[in-house]
Parts: sequence; structure tokens; C-alpha cells
Amino acid sequence: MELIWENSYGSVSVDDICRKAGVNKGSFYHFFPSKSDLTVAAMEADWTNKRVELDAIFSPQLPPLSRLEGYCDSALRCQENKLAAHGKIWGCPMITLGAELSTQDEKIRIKAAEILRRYMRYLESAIRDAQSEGLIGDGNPRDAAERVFSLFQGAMLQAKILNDLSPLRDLKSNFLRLLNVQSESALA
Amino acid sequence: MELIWENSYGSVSVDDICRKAGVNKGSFYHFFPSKSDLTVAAMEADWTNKRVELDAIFSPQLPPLSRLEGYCDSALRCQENKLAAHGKIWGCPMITLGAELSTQDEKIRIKAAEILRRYMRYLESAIRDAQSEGLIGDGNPRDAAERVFSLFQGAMLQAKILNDLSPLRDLKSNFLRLLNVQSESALA
DNA sequence: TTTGCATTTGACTGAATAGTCAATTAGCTT
DNA sequence: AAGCTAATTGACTATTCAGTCAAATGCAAA
Repeated sequence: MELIWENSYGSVSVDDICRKAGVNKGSFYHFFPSKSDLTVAAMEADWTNKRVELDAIFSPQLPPLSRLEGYCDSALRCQENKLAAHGKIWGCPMITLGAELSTQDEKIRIKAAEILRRYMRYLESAIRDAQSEGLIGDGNPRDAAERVFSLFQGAMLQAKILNDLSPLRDLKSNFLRLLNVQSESALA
Repeated sequence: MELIWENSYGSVSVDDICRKAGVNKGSFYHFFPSKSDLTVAAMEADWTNKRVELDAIFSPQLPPLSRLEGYCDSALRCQENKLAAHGKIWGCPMITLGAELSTQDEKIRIKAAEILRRYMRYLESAIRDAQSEGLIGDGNPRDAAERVFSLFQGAMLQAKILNDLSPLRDLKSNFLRLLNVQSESALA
């Protein structure tokens, strides 16, 4: 996952993966029928790791808008680290894989779509809670989550391509704009 | 450009490109030092083509919010065509290339960033005109263009990965939400 | 200790890869 | 027609690629 995330699916060879994993090629193909299948498995494993952090960020114990704020902060921190360590913004691995392979590899596309939907579920639930507290405007929370996530993904990608974190810094206030925030104080 | 857009940079070989162009490999390398350089040239050529259409969509003769609407419509139509013809949503070629190669190929990253900035200039000017007519809220129009474009890119990518046009259908109203539209009638 | 299966090994294949090059051809200028 | 340069040709290299396989090893249960 690290190799593919840092570079790209197309530029990473099975030999590269085996070298990094300290494994022979025969072992690789003993467990995975193809590079594509390994990638799907790596995507799922990445989700399993990430989930722990996300469950904490989106804990229902936290005020709903703080959850969204925490999510933006964590994304910014993550990319700050990549930039500091490697000089490059890596973006979101699911999006990167999806952008590269959605037209070519249906299994990878489906897995990316599946995981993105899981991400959106966190947003949806935070939005629903925020609505019930009267913090933001009404409307289908799933649609709202979808558009907030679009903005998030887009900002992430823009940051990657411009190699500049600023699109990620304004994310918090742009989320609220998109959610018809009820009082300006929520922005504080 | 077509090959790379439909597939990906990594999956298209110089041989593929030569075959499609009806050209020998020697000729290719007579004009371009590498596949990467050809890609940069193809990106610029793609912009030159696209520009004609964009100049029409964003004509200052049109009401500013109609320009944004026209842009959303044209993006939707474009992806509808790809879906109908090839069964897949192709997304935006600059974003696709940028997502795949920004960490690996600096020349391509810079060209993608340059062209994305040109796109944003259309948005910025429409937003500034809309502000001066009192149609939308004030605020730095460049920042507003950046966030509208983030949403646009994100929706495009989400459509590609989900292989479903619906994120593109709500784009128009989500633009306005992001721009603090002054009257609901602007949504009509 | 023996049986049996899961895992590991590393050499191997055949195809594809980016890029080279000397020789040929085309087309323009004088 | 002669001369010159730009463009074209296609065979060539050396490397890398995904994927295979028969043989060897590890390991756990009986």
C-alpha cells in the first residue's frame, strides 16, 4: 500500500512489492492470484487500520461539528507529515487508486467505491446529529455527506496536484458553508 | 491524450501511442524526448482544444450564474457521452493525470497545476461578476473559485469511481450553496 | 518418527518495455 | 536538377514485466 500510495499502481511492479516485503515472487503468487488482487486486499487492510482512528474522530461522544473539524484536522496533519517527510503531498490512497484505475480494473473500482461509501457514513452520521441539534440546515443527510465528501476529495486532490496544503486549510469553514450552518458562532 | 484519458498513463505504452497515431517509434522519438514530454505536450494541446468551448461557456455576455450552470451542464454532458459510448465515466484528464503522477513526474504535475489554474480563472471571473451584481455573497473571488473547483473536481472523481453520474447532477445547486447565494430564486 | 499439507525458494519463460540508430525517403530551396 | 535538411523507417538493444513451476523446506498432528 505504501509503495502504491507514494507512487502509483502502474509504476509499482510485483518485484518492487516483493523486494519491499522481503518475500519471493513465488510466495507472492502463492497467496495472491495477481497484482490486482493483492491491491484489493491492501485496500481493505488499509481501511481496517484507518478505521480505528476514524472511530475515535467520529465518536458520538463528541459534538457533531467537532467531529467534522477533527476529520479536517487529521487529514491536514497526515498530508503535512507526508510533505515534511517526502516533499510531496500523497493525497488519499483510495482516490488515487480510483482515479488511476476505475476505467480499467473493475475489482479495484468497486473496492474503492465501497471504502469511500464507508467514509461517507461517518460524515452522514455527524451531519444527522448536527441537524437534530439544530446546528445546520435540514435536508437529506446522505446527500449532504456526499457533497461534503466531494469537496473534501477535491481539496485533497488539488493540494496534491498543486503540492500545496492551502486547499486543506480552509476545509473546515467550507464544510459549514456547504451545510447551511445556522449560526456564525459554529464557525468559531 | 485519448489513450491516457481512457486508460491511464502507466498502462499506455509508447508502442500503443505509435500504433494509434499510425507512426513509427523512431518518428515519435524524433519529436519527443520521452513519453513524459509527449504527455505534457498532449495536455497543452488538450487545453487548446477545450479553450474554445470554455470561452463560449464563460462568455461575459452571459449572466454570471448562467456561466456556472453552463459549465456544470457541459461537464455532465461530456461524461454522459463517455458512459454511453464506453460504459465508463472518464472524469477530467488533468485530474486523472495529476492524481496518478503528481508524486512521480514533476513536469506533468506542474503542467496539470498550470492548466487547473486556467480553469479556475473562468470560475473566478464569473464569481466576481456575480458578486458585483449582488447575486452571491462577498469574499475573495479567487478563494471562492478554488473551493467551487474543489467541489467540482471531487464530484467528478466520485462519479468516476462510483461509475454513476448522480454526483454531477447536483453540482449546480451545490455551487450556489458554496457561494452564499443571496436569493433562492437564483437556484431556479 | 512419519505422514501430509502449507509455505518458500529462485530460476525460468515469453512478452512487453522505453529508448536507439544507421539508413532511407520526402520535400523544399537554389 | 542538385543539394540539403527534416522526417521516416523498422530493426535492434537491454531491461523489466507478470506470472509459472518443480523442487525444497517448515511445521503440525498422529
